[in-house]
Formats: sequence, C-alpha cells, structure tokens
Amino acid sequence: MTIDLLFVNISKHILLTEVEKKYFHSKLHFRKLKKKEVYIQENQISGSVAFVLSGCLRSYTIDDNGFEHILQFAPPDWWITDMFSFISQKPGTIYIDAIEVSEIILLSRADQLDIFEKIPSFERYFRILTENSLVSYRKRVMDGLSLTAVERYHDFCKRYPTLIECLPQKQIASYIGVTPEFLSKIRSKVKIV
Amino acid sequence: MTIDLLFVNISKHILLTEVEKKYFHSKLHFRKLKKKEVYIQENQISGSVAFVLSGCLRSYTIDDNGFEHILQFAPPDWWITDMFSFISQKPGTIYIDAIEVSEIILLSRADQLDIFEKIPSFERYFRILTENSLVSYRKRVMDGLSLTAVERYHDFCKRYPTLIECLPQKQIASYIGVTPEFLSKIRSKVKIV
DNA sequence: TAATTTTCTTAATCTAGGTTAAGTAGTTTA
DNA sequence: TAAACTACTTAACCTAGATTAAGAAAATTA
Repeated sequence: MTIDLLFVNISKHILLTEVEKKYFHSKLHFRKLKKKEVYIQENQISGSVAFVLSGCLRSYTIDDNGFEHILQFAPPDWWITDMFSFISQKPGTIYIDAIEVSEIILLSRADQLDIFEKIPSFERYFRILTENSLVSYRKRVMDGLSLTAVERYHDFCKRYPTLIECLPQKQIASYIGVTPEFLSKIRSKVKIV
Repeated sequence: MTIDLLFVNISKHILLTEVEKKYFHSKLHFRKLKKKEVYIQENQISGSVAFVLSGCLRSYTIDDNGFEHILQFAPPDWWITDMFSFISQKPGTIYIDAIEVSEIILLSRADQLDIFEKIPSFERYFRILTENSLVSYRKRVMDGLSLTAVERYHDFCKRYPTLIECLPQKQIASYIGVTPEFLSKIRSKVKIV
C-alpha cells in the first residue's frame, strides 16, 4: 500500500494545492510494525498520530487485574493514537500495538500544530475526523448503557464485517466488554436457534 | 448570567478581533428553558448547538423498554447538542432537556459553517472542544469496560462534585449505568463501612 | 515434524447488579 | 392545604454474565 491511501482520504474532506501536499508530505514518517510490535505504551507521551496503510492496529488498556480492554481497532484508512496524551502531551493510559504486520504513517503533534498554522484547511480535516470519532465513541457509550452483550455482538458483526473475519474472537469479546467464554456461549447459541 | 461567559470561554482557546467578536455575536440566539422543557427530541434534526449560560441541561436516549440513559450533563460554561445529528444534519437519536430553569445561547450549523469560512480560528476553537469531548467519551467507554458500578459512582463524585449536589440521584444512576435501587444500595453501604 | 503456545469450547458454579414490590419522604400542582 | 406526583429506601428474589477449570483445536516456533 502506498501513501496515496492517505491523500485520497484527505481529499474526501478538504482540497489541497500541490505545494500544500508537498509540505504536508515532508512532515510524515513511515514505519513498519511486526505482529504484536508496540507503537505506544502506557505512561508514554504519544508524540504522534498514526495513519494505517496496511495491516491492523488496536488500542487498549490493562486494568488493575491485568485484563485488557480494547478501545479501538484501526484497519487501513484509519487514524489511531492515544488522543488524551496526543493533545495534552502528558503521559498516556493506553497501549497501541499491531495485530498483524502493518505499515503506518506518523505525524507528530508538533508538526500537526505547525501544519494547522500554515495550512488552515488541515484544521478542518482533523476537526471533521474528531467529530466523527466523537460520534462513534458516543454510540459506544450508549450501547454499553442500553444493549445486552448479545445485541452488542450482533451490532459489531453488522458494523465491522471485515474485522470479524480477521480478528481473534477474544479481541472482539474484549471490545464489546464480555469474557471470551461468554462470547463463545453467545455464538454457540446463535448457531442452534 | 450574560453572554460574557461564552466569550471568556472562547478566549481561553483563541484570540478574536473586535470585528470578529461582533460578527460571531450577530449569529447567536438567546433562549430560556423552563424546567423539563425539551430543547432537542429524537428523530429531529439538531439545527443548533447550545452553550449553557445558567441552569443545567442533559442529553439522553430512551431505549426499547422505555428506560432513559443519560449521555451528558451540561452545567453552565458547557456546549451541548446531538453531535451526530448536528454534523450530519440527519434525524437524531437523543433527547436534550433542561433539568432546571436554564438560559442557553444557540448557534446553528449553517452559521457555524459560515463562521468557519469567515473566521478560521473558530475552526480551531471547535476542533479543540471536540478533541476534549472525544477524550471524555473515551474515558467513559473505558470506565464502562473496566470499572465496577461502585468505582464508577466514586469517580463521578470526584469528577463532578457540584453536580452531585444538585442532581436527583436517579439521574446519576442513569449516567453511570445502574438502576436507582442499586445506587441507593451502594450509597447505604458506603455510609456504614 | 514435534513441541509449545495461543485460541476456542463446554460446563459447573458464583456474583454483581437487575427486578419487583411496598413503604416513606419530599415536591408540585390544584 | 390536600391531592398527586416524583424521588428515595429496603428487602426478597432473579438473571446476565463472570469465574474456574479442563480439554480440543489451531497457530507458532524450534
């Protein structure tokens, strides 16, 4: 996958001149991650936000009992970072690693802020991304408050059919907020009925 | 309360000229809400976002069983709307009403977009608000996945000490995702131990 | 290929939190 | 002020989902 994926994504929201594209491009860094390789760790300051070109990343916390809770999956064409740490430049609370071999493009917070100054339409681009992301977290909060585990699982299957294919089941369980054992039970019941 | 509250809030994030302030001001609308008066309803398109000058609003959904689930409280100095509907201009899924007599300032989506064109620093202002809001929804998702009801209640008390004072207990229960009966149980246990 | 690790399944048992119900206290409204 | 809601409490009972444990299947690694 090439960096074109990112420029196509951007062009859905804002228009850039060739000069602006080049300037933005000059601030980007490319990185490959092996399977399970960590991109961001707890207590670390997230210096950058990552755009996924290929593979898949995930963000998660580890609670006091050592259990992982998955916040987000980032397949190609998605941005991911520890937003709290990225915007505050304080030590973060989440881990981000690669579920499979992945290629990502990095933009540092300093460079992002610099770009906001030089190319104001980027402020719009990230404002729109943040709005959309806000809405999807909001939905997640509502679903947690009002749906059962079975309903959350079906909703996940409907919304992310491609992720269902490639993710280990225990990670889906962690995302929807149940134990792997219970998800297994849910799935076996569905088959019979 | 006067509209100054809003301009002080804005000045924490961006600098405006007098002309810009006046232009922005000219797009705002003032509204008073009685206790329980509805500002936005399900299936309605949220034409505007509201800044609270006095009183307190809340946003919530009503699920298939008729239960309310509170998404957000908006005391003075906060913005509130159905973000999904506001950005997409499609029919929304939530209700927003006044918990007590309230004064709010409204900005329509059309005017907001117009202001983004004319005064790009407003794009920054709302980008920053959206980033912060995203982080707090993200925390809410994490808390829902990793904390017990007791922990979520204590966290709420710590984070929103002023809201604890003025909100009916059943609304706090609805926000943290438990029944009023169970919250009552939690509170009585805390007293004894 | 075998050995090891990780994932998934099944089943018994347990518990956090829900449900139902009934009583009390506080607040609106007539 | 009384009547009618609405909010809060308590307690018995119930259930969705967790925990524990053990085996089977799949994927890594040597």
